[in-house]
Amino acid sequence: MRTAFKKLYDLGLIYRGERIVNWDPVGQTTISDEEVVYRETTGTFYYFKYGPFTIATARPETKFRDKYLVMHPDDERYAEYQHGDTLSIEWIDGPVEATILKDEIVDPTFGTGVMTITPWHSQEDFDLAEKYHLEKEPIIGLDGRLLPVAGQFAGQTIEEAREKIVAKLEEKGLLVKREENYVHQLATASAPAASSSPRFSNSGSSPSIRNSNQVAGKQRSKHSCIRPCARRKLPSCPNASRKTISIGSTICVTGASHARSGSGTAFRFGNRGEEVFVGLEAPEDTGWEQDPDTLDTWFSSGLWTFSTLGWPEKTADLETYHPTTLLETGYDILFFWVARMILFSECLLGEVPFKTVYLHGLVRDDQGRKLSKSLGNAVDPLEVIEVYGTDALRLALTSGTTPGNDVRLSDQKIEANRNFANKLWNIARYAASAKAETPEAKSLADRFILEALDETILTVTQALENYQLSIAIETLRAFTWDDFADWYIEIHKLEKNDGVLRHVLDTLLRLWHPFMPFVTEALFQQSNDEDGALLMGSRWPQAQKTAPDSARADFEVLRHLVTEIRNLRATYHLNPKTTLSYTLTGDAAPLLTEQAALIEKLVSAELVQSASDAPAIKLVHGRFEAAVFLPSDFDRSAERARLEKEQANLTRFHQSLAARLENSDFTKQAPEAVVAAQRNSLAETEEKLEKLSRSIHDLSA
RNA sequence: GGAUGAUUAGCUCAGCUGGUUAGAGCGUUCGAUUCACAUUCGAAAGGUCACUGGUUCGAGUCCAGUAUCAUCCACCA
Repeated sequence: MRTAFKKLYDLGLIYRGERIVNWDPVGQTTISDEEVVYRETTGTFYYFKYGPFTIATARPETKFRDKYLVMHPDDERYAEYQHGDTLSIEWIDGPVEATILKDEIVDPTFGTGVMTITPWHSQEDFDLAEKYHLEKEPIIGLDGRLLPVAGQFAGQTIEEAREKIVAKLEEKGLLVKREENYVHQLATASAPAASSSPRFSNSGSSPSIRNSNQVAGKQRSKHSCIRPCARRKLPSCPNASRKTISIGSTICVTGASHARSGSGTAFRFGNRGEEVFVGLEAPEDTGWEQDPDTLDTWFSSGLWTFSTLGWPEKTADLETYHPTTLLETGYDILFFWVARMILFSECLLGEVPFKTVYLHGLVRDDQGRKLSKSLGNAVDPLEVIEVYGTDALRLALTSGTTPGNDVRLSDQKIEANRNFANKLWNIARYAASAKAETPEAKSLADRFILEALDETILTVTQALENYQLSIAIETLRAFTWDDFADWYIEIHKLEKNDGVLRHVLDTLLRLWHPFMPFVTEALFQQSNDEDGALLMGSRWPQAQKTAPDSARADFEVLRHLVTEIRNLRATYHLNPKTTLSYTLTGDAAPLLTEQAALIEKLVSAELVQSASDAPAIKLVHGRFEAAVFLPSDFDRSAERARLEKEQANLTRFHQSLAARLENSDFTKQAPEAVVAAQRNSLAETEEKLEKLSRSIHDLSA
């Protein structure tokens, strides 16, 4: 930090000068601009007679020495007064000599269009005073009390003095009116360290950083130092855009940081009378006094990317890890932290510290409130972990999120993710009894799960490369729970293929590892105990993709039949133990016949060759038609309603497809693949509709 | 005052360069039961994608405007 400070000082980027700073009279310290928050406050707005003018103010106690009147040059009401005119005015302690200034900074529509200025206690007034070389005089002391200039009010606090001063002006007939309920923004310190009393602007001598054109210019020349990894724009932030980062004019770098960055000895900035010394070590001769100011906490934070790697030493770590690829942080400190890291790194090392910034949202509570100490809604990660586990918390924070959007964290959400971690654990427990074999697809289910696994690998890999965590997790979750656990493992109980089972699980552990490092590592250790290798260091899976998909489509047919039969059972409250029978026709009949034994075990439904006399329900699919025989007392009208609902759905779909395909603009301009797919879809839909209407007809017969 | 984001199922949120009937989790309803897992299994219901225009053969997706909410920045005597 000392090195950085000295270098910036030598470059003329850090200097000491008089500026308006935020002064905390209780903490006896300046507050960095970044640590000031504005709270909406309701107060009184006073109008006073000031010579021929009326002026308005919320802070009458600062007005003792006001002797400059400012108005807009084009304000017709005051056209008779010229810039530089002087006039004698009766004021708080007798007559003052006032000077007229004309400046465009004044908003003619606010108040009376005339204001007096108090250079020492207002940024805008300070700027005006600098512009016209006016005298600047403090009215309020560093202890928050009025100075001797306030005459009879000297030594009083702002709160004590305000109404007394107003009363005195009223006695003198100078109070025009008061407006209650004047809403304005009061500057207060965000750090709770000192006190919650209001701060006020006070001019003082304080080291500041000048954000020179040199730094900003360099930044622009390199551009693209931040690549947002979402399609969104960067959140608002002054001077921050996709291409350039700079910090507004000048920032005050000292502040109330005793509690944060330790001590006043962080940098060497000494004074001996008018002399100034800046160095890495204290000067050897005597008479120097160390500057008591401390640096704002963001100063050291800005050095973080390289100071943590050993800079200013030329360490191996610095060589290897700087600049890095990705910085991940919350959008709320983009301006405070990220911008400073870039500027400091550019200036001191000549390089941008990272290529991409992943900006995550803020964690909020289940009511959408920001976590805060005063609300008491802060979440202690250790407590959550104690109850639900580390991976559950991690998944809850990463799933269903998108860069830059806030995350509501609720017990329900963490619990859902804990349940998933538990599911994965149980899957592995089931697989633990499987023998280690070379994975080789034997059945339809084997081919299906391997093809689906390949697809999952591709999707997850691509999603991660694009920072789409939500898509990666959702894809993995669906494959793991729906395809693997609920279908493949259930089938594995009937047709064992240990090699495939273990291969899929092993691949899944690798894919899940970034999101659930602890559970996956533990499971990996259990199944690979021989060489002690870590999952963390193992290879990311590659898709095999040897043959074009076919098993997935076939398996979907099987899955559809099974689901439909289960659906029938649920609809008609059929005893799950009763074995149903069904017949099959259609393209996929041979395929399904081959799988009949499996289907029978999955849904207790037996394939028969010829129709029985029992009432049948037709299950209609694009590739098959099944007749399922039910007990004679099933509810025909319910079935009819079910079929008619599906018919209505399909008809609507059919109409939209047909309309689209009849539109010659569509068939001419849309890509061929899209048109072909929709033609195909239309044909399938027509076939289904035909089967459906036959079923409905049969049911009525 | 300036800027940005959000608005999709009861709730919390995904939805990439526009392309078939809109997705998940939780919750709800109906059913199952101890099999790796009740921290479970099967099934179902539930949405005019805030509103109004525009671009396009085609819009949740792109553009403009409006409304509401949130956040950041700047702050007025």
